[in-house]
Amino acid sequence: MEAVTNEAPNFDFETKVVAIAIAPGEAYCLSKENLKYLKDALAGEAVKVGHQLKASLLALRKEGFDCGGPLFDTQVAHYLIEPEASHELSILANQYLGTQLIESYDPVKNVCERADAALQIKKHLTRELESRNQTNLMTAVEMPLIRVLAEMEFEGVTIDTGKLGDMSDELKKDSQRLQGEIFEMAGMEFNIASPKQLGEVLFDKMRLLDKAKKTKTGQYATGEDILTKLAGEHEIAKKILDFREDEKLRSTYVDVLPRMISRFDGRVHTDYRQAVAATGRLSSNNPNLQNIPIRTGKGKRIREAFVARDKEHLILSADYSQIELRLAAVFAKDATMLEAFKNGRDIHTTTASKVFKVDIKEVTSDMRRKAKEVNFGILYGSTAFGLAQNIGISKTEAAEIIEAYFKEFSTIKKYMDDSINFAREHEYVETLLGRRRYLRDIHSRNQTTRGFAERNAINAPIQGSAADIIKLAMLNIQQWVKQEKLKSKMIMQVHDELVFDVHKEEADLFKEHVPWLMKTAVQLDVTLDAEVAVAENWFGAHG
DNA sequence: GCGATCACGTT
DNA sequence: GTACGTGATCGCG
Repeated sequence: MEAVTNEAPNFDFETKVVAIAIAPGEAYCLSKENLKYLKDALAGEAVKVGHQLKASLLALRKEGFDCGGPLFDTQVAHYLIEPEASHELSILANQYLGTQLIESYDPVKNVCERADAALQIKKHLTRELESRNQTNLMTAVEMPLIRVLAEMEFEGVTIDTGKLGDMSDELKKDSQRLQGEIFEMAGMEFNIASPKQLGEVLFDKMRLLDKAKKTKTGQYATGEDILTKLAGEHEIAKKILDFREDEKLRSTYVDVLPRMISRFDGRVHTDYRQAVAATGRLSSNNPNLQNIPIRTGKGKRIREAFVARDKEHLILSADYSQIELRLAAVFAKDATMLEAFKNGRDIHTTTASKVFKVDIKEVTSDMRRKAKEVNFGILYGSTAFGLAQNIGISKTEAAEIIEAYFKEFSTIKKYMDDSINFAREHEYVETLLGRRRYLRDIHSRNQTTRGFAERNAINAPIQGSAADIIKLAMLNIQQWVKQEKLKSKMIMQVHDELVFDVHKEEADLFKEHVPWLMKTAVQLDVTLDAEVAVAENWFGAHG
């Protein structure tokens, strides 16, 4: 199956034709007016094969057709087999069928060609999946997830454009004021948004640093870390940072989201990509709803513009707490961490107490802050240098902290070494559900390249298993919603968080049931935890 | 118009 | 230090 649509931005496409291949070398193309003759066949239990099936499901759904039966997506299948390779259909056809996809000027021929190719490639991919023991991951997780994602995208999310319009005016006003002040202090006008010009003004003209850092290409580096250090002594640096923040929020979010609203239903529809992230996470684009600001005061206000669809609904958000650290504790079988999670203790305070050798009661906020960075650093396979940079301490102190950490949490150290050794032996690592990430650079003689592979050997199983788990939770939640014929909709996923447009009558039910389904998605040696909150908007729905 | 570069938003 | 996506600039054409 393969659908052809026009090139309208994101959700506002219109379906042109749909091709159906029924046997090798035999494919038919239908205009959307004739799709009705296939209604029963589409709804039926026959397996539906295609490349990027989610797009086809959405095209059909917009025309009012539901697709039944199991799915087999050749792109997602190949993503499981070789996550970081290209999954283009033409390449798969070449690799598995030994044929070139015929590129015709006739779109009917193209779409039939693609439907036929997908159908024929299926058996090869099925065999590859089987040989990797990934059949269950494919059929029980990734394939049914396609429908879940299609439904989420179809629902979309409501944006309060009035709120964003007000913000845009304020941000523009603020950044223009800052621009004037920056020009005044620099004694000249220039384009602050140009790192090249900015670097020359700060470090050639104003000579704010004796030994200004350069980027790979020889330009002055003007990133946030550098300007933050400067900000203590030079007022201009702080103003540049504020200018950057205002312009970032305005140009990336506040002014863009309203333009992404569909003329069909007045909502914003992202496109979740299921075959991009090397670890098994989803990615989101057009617009990216997985990097909506939350940290800064101004950023938070953008989340306030993500609202429920109408007066009858509310936004509910549920997120896993510390899922990656819990997984690290499970994989390492670390008694201290498992016990801390079991007893609901603050994990960063626990780590601080161990690393700094003080009683839990004696842990200061600064010690906790450092311990928190250590915990995250561990998940990423961080070095002493990276940790030092992150906390703003000396490399020596960072090395001492890491040494103390590995002494207290020797099983974590062991797990990290085991992961790297597994990668050395197999040239891949894997997740809870058998998702692989190949790490062929693990044998590289280049220290930087090899180090990167080693960090991924530690991080990929943890981040990827978290992705596995939330995918299972999404499947269970959607099944429950359907079975109980509930009105509320799952509308967003942000890696460890699920967001719902809940009908007010169902808010209490979801508050209870969604976290439960998230916590029980898998059975582990640690209990998972999920926090939930309900509010008028997305920001408010963060406990 | 296109791609590289830099910067920065999230987890 | 993980993983992504997007916007502005700028040099190439």
